[in-house]
Amino acid sequence: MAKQQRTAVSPTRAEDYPEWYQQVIRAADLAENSPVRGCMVIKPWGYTLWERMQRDLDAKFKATGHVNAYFPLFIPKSYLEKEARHVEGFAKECAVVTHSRLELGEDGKLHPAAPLEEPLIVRPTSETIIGEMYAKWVQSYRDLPILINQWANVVRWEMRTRLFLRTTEFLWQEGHTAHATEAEAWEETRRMLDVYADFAENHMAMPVLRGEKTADERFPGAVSTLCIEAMMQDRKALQAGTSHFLGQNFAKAAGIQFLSAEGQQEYAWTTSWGVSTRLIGGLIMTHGDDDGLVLPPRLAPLHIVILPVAPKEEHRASVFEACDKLAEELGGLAWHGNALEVHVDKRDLRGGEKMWSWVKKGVPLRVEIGPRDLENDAVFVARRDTGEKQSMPRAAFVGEVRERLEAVQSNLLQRARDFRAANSRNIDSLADFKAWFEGDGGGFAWAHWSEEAGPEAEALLRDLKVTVRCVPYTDTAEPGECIFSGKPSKQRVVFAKAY
RNA sequence: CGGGGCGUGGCUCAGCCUGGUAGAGCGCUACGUUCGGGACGUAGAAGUCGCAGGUUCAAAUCCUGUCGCCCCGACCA
Repeated sequence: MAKQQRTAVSPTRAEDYPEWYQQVIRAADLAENSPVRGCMVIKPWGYTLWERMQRDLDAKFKATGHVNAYFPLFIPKSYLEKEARHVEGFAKECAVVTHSRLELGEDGKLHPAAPLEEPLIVRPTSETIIGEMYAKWVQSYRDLPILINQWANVVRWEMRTRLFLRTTEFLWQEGHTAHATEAEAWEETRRMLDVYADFAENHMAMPVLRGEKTADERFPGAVSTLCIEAMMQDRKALQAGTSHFLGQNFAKAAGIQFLSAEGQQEYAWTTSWGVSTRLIGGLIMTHGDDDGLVLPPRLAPLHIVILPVAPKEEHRASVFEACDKLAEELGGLAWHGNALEVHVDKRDLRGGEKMWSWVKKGVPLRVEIGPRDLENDAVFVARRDTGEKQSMPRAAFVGEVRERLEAVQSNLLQRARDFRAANSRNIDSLADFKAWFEGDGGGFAWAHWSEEAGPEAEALLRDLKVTVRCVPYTDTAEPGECIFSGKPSKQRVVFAKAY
């Protein structure tokens, strides 16, 4: 077949972005839909990616003083009822366990039996049950702070689901902390937002805006929700992580009280923060291209794949040996505190098929070694992010492989930053705002806005499917007037269509 | 929950209008030729046509019911 411009993934991003997204997941073998509606099976390549994320995030949580624990999957219904806004926010999407047994009926089918006295909710999040436990654990200001994280699955019965971005069951971590003072809890809320932003940018190579959610977008029951927002390649925003300042709302609901140094009974101040497998969706849509997944080296399950090229049977032994030797040598190198992950693909497949399978999976560096390379003591190296290929002396490659991975990592971040910059702008009039977002248009619009923008503004935003993504942290805040209502605004907020 | 659509080998689908005993491509298995780039040939395995009723000599096809899934809307990490 003639060499042609053919993409590994079809349709391309430009042709049909949502379909492209699904096809990348399939091509890279990350996950697939399960027999259970809205739930996904995360396949080994996708799960290893999640494990890499867990590894790096967990280290950051530990470094900021947190420890891991585990709380139950089931939450008594009465717990959830204790915080009014929390109930309101989650009630519509809860899976409820009402029975504890199945009995074989005359019809040969199983029927639920033994109804529970109190129904159990499959956790959509764990504030309430963790709060109950904290109430028992805290008596004195000396018991604070409590800084606990848990890695868990949660269930939210969503109406429409998309692999990784929104599934009925998903994996995440949820940090839950309790503090003696408001200031300390606020500090924690901000610290963890920074941890997320650092992870997103430096590990995922996904640039994010840090900011605060408006009242509409706030976590149910929180006083304030901070978030990181990323821009996908279709210019839509993805909320990639949230950190909530819960004030004393949950402490009051659960009765987390302590005796202060001054001898006063006081309610604790709590926070919670989480990121989920949604990050994998963000990763796909930030870096993926028309040939599939593109992985930032710091999170790649494999850094380097080595493909033996043995056109004739008599080459096999020597080529394989050279590949194994290179893999062993590279595997002995450490990068960012972890050994390089290297794999020699000895599968009995045709060269092209084998190569493309790794391209689609997004492995950062591909090395090919054949008889000619052995003669010249050379290796043929290809970069996934740029498609750049070159033959180079083996020793030179080993010597600079880490710099090369670093280059891929920073190129991905820079590319994503440039994309976001090219699709962000200040908007100062309603007409410009409409023009910017109409049809498939959009990106990040930085505009002045007032909390009391009015019903007309709300209607327009609904029509355009645009929301305020966040009130961003910025060092160039300048006051202005709301483009909808003319009311005074302290700073620009970021509008976008969102996932 | 409203409005559309679809259930046929592992996957994507044709066949249905105009009933006559099941097809294609991809994938899979074997052998051969290939192989520094997503190959080709030959042979082969694989489907109670979502499920239940009905009409008929005969149903993937027509009728009724039912279950499930997908897309679009209201809700969301």
